[in-house]
Amino acid sequence: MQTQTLSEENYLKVIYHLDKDGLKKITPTAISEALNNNPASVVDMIKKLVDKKLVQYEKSKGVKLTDKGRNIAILIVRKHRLWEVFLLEKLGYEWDEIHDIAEQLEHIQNSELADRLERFLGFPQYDPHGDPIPKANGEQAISYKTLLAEIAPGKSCKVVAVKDTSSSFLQYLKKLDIGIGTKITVLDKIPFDNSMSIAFGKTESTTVSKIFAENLLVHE
Amino acid sequence: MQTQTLSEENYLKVIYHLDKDGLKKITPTAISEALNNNPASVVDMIKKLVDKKLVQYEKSKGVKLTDKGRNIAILIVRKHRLWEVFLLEKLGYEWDEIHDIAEQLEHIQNSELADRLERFLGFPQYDPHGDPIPKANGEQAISYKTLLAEIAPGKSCKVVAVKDTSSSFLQYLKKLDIGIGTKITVLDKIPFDNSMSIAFGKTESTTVSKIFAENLLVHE
DNA sequence: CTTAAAAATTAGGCAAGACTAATAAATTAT
DNA sequence: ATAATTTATTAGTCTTGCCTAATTTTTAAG
Ligand SMILES: [Mn+2]
Ligand SMILES: [Mn+2]
Ligand SMILES: [Mn+2]
Ligand SMILES: [Mn+2]
Repeated sequence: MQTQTLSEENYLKVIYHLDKDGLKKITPTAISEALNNNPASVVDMIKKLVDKKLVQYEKSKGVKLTDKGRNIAILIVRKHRLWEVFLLEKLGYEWDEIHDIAEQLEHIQNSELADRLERFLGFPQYDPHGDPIPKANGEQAISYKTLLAEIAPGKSCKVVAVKDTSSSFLQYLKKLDIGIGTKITVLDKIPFDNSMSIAFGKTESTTVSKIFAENLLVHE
Repeated sequence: MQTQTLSEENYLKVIYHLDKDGLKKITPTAISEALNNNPASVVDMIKKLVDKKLVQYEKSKGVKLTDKGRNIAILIVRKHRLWEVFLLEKLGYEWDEIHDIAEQLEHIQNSELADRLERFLGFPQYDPHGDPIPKANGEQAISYKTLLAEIAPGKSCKVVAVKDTSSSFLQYLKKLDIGIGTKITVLDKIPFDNSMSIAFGKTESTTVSKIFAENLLVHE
């Protein structure tokens, strides 16, 4: 079992994430957008990954991870999310500071590292953004997350994750004082622009945009 | 303050370590031996580091770190040793397993990381191999270490570090059940080959070679 | 001082990963 | 079905870091 380069690992992870539903095809362009690089570079790398039997590629059917490729991707995601828990809970970083560091830590290579880290952290199920942490055997905890946008007026819900993980969004949330676990009550939905008026914590009522509501994942 | 590549960081660290006493000159050959690469590669890199003002180089006077270069090197060493403490104390790795992982972790970039890690670990002074952990301001704890080889028969001492950190040596120590903190009494020194007979723990007497005694650092 | 040995440097290459510009293929719209 | 547009692919470069094989310089010996 040879080891992957940092770049190969990042490609595998991106392909894995793009494969969410397994429905829509994963094209070089989609990968290049996710990695913020050039489609030509992606085509080069796809060839390498095919040679290493980490992905399959049929033109006009897109890229598919092989079992081997998927297992590697899942391990990277597992490490990423475990390190995020570590950074937040043990080192006291904020919600919006941990992702970039985990992006580096996820590539640390050692066969026992993820398992030891997981035990040390007390087998967390979710990362600080509410995403499930894959188990050692690759199993995924199911996450029944809904968009805030889909909650009906009058109902309450609890924040479990963010969809957009950009630091501009995370910082906006921090400013509002909304985090994982915050209980939100939907007061009203404005049909004109699909903005929402909500209540949470000490805030009796504030209005958030459609875009906002479509990027906050909650659990009823 | 731009950031260094992984390779540049490794060069700076090696140069820093070769500079122990500040006496003997640091040549391309010495660096290439430490990094296990080719002198020609070292000459290339020295040019880059000179351009970035991280080292000075005068032929036949060798390489010297600039203040900027030294500060970077010290931070890498600081991170390396802090991560080693983490791996041993928090994740339960063994003495001889941590160095290679720390070799990767030392390159994780985040301005607050070393300080947060240090606080989390309770401001350790020494790493698991007995080497001092540089402080945030770059200060070094002094370590008064002596070679076991220099301890006179009849005297006792305490293991504080290893000089050779190869895993063959560390594993030999583990097999003998000698670790940081082990109290050793020197029973006899054999002039013929400078081997030593020593007592420690439940071992009443065993003989170790000159090479062994010159790689174990102790404190009287 | 002259020569032999060791060390440093240069020149020329290679592989990984990325880019740009040009071309070919596949989609979508008319 | 054909044209227009969007995607994918190729060809050719570039940078980083490394290598080997000369060549030059420095150091050590005789
Ligand atoms: Mn993340
Ligand atoms: Mn990454
Ligand atoms: Mn170490
Ligand atoms: Mn390193």
